[in-house]
Amino acid sequence: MANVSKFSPVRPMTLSCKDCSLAELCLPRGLNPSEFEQFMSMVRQRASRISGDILYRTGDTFRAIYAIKTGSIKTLVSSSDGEEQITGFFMPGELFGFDGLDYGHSCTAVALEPTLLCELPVASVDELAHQIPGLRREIFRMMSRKLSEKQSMLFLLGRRKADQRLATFLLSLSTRMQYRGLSGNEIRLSMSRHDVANYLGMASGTVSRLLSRLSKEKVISVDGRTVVIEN
Amino acid sequence: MANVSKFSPVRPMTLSCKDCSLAELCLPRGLNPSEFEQFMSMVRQRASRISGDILYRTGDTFRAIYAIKTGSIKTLVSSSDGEEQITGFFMPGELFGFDGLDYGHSCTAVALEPTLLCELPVASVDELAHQIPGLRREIFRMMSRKLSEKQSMLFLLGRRKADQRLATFLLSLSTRMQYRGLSGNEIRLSMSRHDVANYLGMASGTVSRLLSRLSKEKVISVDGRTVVIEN
DNA sequence: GGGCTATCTTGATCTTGGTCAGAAATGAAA
DNA sequence: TTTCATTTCTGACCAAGATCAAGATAGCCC
Repeated sequence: MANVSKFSPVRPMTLSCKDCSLAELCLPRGLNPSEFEQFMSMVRQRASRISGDILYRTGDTFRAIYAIKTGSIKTLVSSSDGEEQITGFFMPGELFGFDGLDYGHSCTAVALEPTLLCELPVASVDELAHQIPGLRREIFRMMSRKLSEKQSMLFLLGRRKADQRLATFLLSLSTRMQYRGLSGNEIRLSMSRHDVANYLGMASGTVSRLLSRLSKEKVISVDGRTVVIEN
Repeated sequence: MANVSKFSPVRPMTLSCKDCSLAELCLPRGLNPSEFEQFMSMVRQRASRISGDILYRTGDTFRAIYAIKTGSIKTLVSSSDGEEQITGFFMPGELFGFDGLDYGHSCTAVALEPTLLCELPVASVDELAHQIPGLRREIFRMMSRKLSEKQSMLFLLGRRKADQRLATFLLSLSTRMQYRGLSGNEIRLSMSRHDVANYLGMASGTVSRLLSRLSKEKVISVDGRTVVIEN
């Protein structure tokens, strides 16, 4: 199975929210300069070396909220009988870990490739939420958005057929790429067909078949893990 | 279709968190007496008259967080093509509405029966979250828990067969009844078979069939909307 | 480059559960 | 009580997609 946390702390020196191209998508957006400074001083970095690294597991105590700088992450919940359900994929500029604030994490976070993360430690979350009203509201908003996203996902799994699920998934990835300034036409999947299928509640064979079909219909073109949206 | 909000404000006089048997499950748990007093002064009540009343709709601006005092509520997301997915059922002592803190509500809340609600208005959420650190943490925890619950639901829809979904659903209702001090063996469903099916991502015929089957197998006994868990 | 492993594709078959329709039961209204 | 409408149950049929297995492909290490 996967490796026990190979994530290693990185010297804070390497970090500056100021220079981060993703800062506008991240928690500190909307803070005034002094608040931004205060926020920045609390953030630390971690890096995974390889794909498969585990950042935290179900049941681990909550240590931090994470933002992805480079790379990508999946989160999954598992049952006692060994079944797993992927509950999210996270790309650069996206935040995760909010499920841990109650009684520890309710899912496991795994790197899909070498990944660089920023983390806001738990003590700072509470302290900054108190000291910086704008940040507190931003955290509330972010958690609220996560809830809304999960609800959309419930809709997708509950009411949509396999082909609609896959199409929605690809469009979602495209939208998220555009959101951080990329074209969104060419998607590099960092996860396996198996992971895509699991996330969408189907079998990996079905994903392959559907990709082939969409490819034949000239809606997309597929080359390995690169998908180009043609239509 | 459903009625435009028939929810009507109720005189604050009728309300006292102090006397509420559900206070220990609710947001103010863990507050000291003066904080509790402050919290209580912010809470208002609303009442629905009949089943089908709409409390808020997708897109409505966020006005409050709600707690159920008596009755029950369902929340649902809908798509442009008219499909609906129920994303939650809420029973007395349970909180909902957290999806609205970002850019308005992302789902619609509908009463399943005449229902009495307590509401914490949006301004108070922000003010109290600032003034009462214990309440701020409780809100964070509550939203985190909601996220975890949605993840469990994704697991259920993505990885489980229809019979396991229904069994899990019934057990969940039972657990939640026990949580507020009831026996949990006899469940009164406040929602239709159609709603149960929709929530669990299946057809209502399947719910009927499965209930009949479980009934034949003496696992449960069913009488209309009353389900008794035998085993 | 060559070999090894993991991932991906595709086909054949089978199962789950959806769809549709009609009957039964329930509950509300007159 | 009678009527009417809604909900629920059940059966027959069918389709989407799971499962299983065999090849094909690609990535990785030496």
